[in-house]
Amino acid sequence: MNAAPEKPEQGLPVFVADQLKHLIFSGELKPGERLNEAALALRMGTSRGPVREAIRMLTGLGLVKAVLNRGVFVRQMSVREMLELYDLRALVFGFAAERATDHLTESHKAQFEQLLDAMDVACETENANLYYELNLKFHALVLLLANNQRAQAAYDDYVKEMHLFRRDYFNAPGNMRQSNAEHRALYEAIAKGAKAKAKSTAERHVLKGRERLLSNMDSQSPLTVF
Amino acid sequence: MNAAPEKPEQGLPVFVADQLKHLIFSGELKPGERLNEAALALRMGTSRGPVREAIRMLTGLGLVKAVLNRGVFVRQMSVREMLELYDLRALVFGFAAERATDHLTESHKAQFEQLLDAMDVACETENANLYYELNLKFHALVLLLANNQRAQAAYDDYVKEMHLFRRDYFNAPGNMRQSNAEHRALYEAIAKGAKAKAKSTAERHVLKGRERLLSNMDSQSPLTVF
DNA sequence: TTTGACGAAATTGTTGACACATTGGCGACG
DNA sequence: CGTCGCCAATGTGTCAACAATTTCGTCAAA
Repeated sequence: MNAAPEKPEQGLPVFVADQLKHLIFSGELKPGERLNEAALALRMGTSRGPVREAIRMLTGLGLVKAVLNRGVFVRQMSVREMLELYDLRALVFGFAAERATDHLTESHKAQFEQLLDAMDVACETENANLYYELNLKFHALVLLLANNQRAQAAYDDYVKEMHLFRRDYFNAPGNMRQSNAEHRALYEAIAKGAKAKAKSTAERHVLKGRERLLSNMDSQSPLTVF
Repeated sequence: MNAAPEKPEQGLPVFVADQLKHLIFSGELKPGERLNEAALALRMGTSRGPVREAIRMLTGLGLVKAVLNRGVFVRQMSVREMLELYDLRALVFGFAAERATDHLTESHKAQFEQLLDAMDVACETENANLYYELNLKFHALVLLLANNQRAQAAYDDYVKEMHLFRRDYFNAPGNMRQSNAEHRALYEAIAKGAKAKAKSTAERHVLKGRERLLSNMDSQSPLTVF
């Protein structure tokens, strides 16, 4: 009855935690939903012990929230939290872009240009999913070049956490071209070694996403509790 | 045999986790040391279940590191990690100082001036411990005024994580006066609403601490594995 | 019809026991 | 005398059962 063949190579709690993360980020477990320990244990093919430990890991990561004697719930991100997260993401991305100028090699240049061209293709074919994937890789490459593993991990966490926000607001399909234009400007700044320009371009690129989110929300639903 | 009277008001795992954090930050559990589940359970007056869950929370927070079938160990922070942490802390503190200019009230001004004066006194009496406490409060106040709870939490985590670094290098008693001069400059920039100046002053203030750490290390011990 | 209390069902919190892996010492063998 | 392998001891990994709490349906009374 196992959800996966066999993979206790890192311990059951870690395995279960990975599965839970996947369930959360894929949207199968929706924000606000309660996690039933017994049901999860059955599904994962373990007892409740490892499930509880996995859940505790996720609480430490801020993905779920535990209420005494009432269970744990997938974290619901408020608009305010989302906006705060955008600010931090912009900050770290700007920092990374500035640092990236110091560690750019020819191999990395090739990777950048390959990604940018591929994103152009995704724009022309209106392939939003592909663009999203490439966009992630582009940002990840900048963070890699920043040569600061802690910043890299933090940025990664930010991106993952954003998935906890209500999906309704992430439908801005027409902005891919503008987004990739910003990518190119950022890459050129990095390639030229223009630290200040790279930093401000990267910051603004993320904050543009923030603005888009806000305007989407205004036009879609007027409720939204802060 | 309980370590504390009674406090299951938030659940045993949370209680145990708090105790463990205290043990780690107080230095009773040293970096690299192994955590014995049975011994801890006995000490906390519980069984191993809650202890294991508490430990998993700490792994999620990055305070301990688990190795399969071999136990969990208090995280040992490398020099590289410490330097990376300083960079991020400087970044977030600069961000917070810039934002703080927008939310400064008369009440906060009074708090700032009170803290600065108290730190001056601590300088004159060479009371390093007092200065350290006040310094923490000063920084916390800046983060509070930034009006970004996420940044506040992140900064708090950074400060706590730094305690995991070997204590030997944190003995720079003679720098209190210079440090507080920087505090005053930062406060004045915030009070004047000089965003850019507040930001750069705050960033540099943290990076000064980074430099001090490096020079302390050079003069003390030449080993230090990167 | 609504409200309130009672109680059963479901779920979380905790525990002790057992299975399994690692570590370190002891002795046999080369 | 040194080395390899066995075996007990220690400690982690997992589980099933029990205790405590919450939730929800039922029923009676206003």
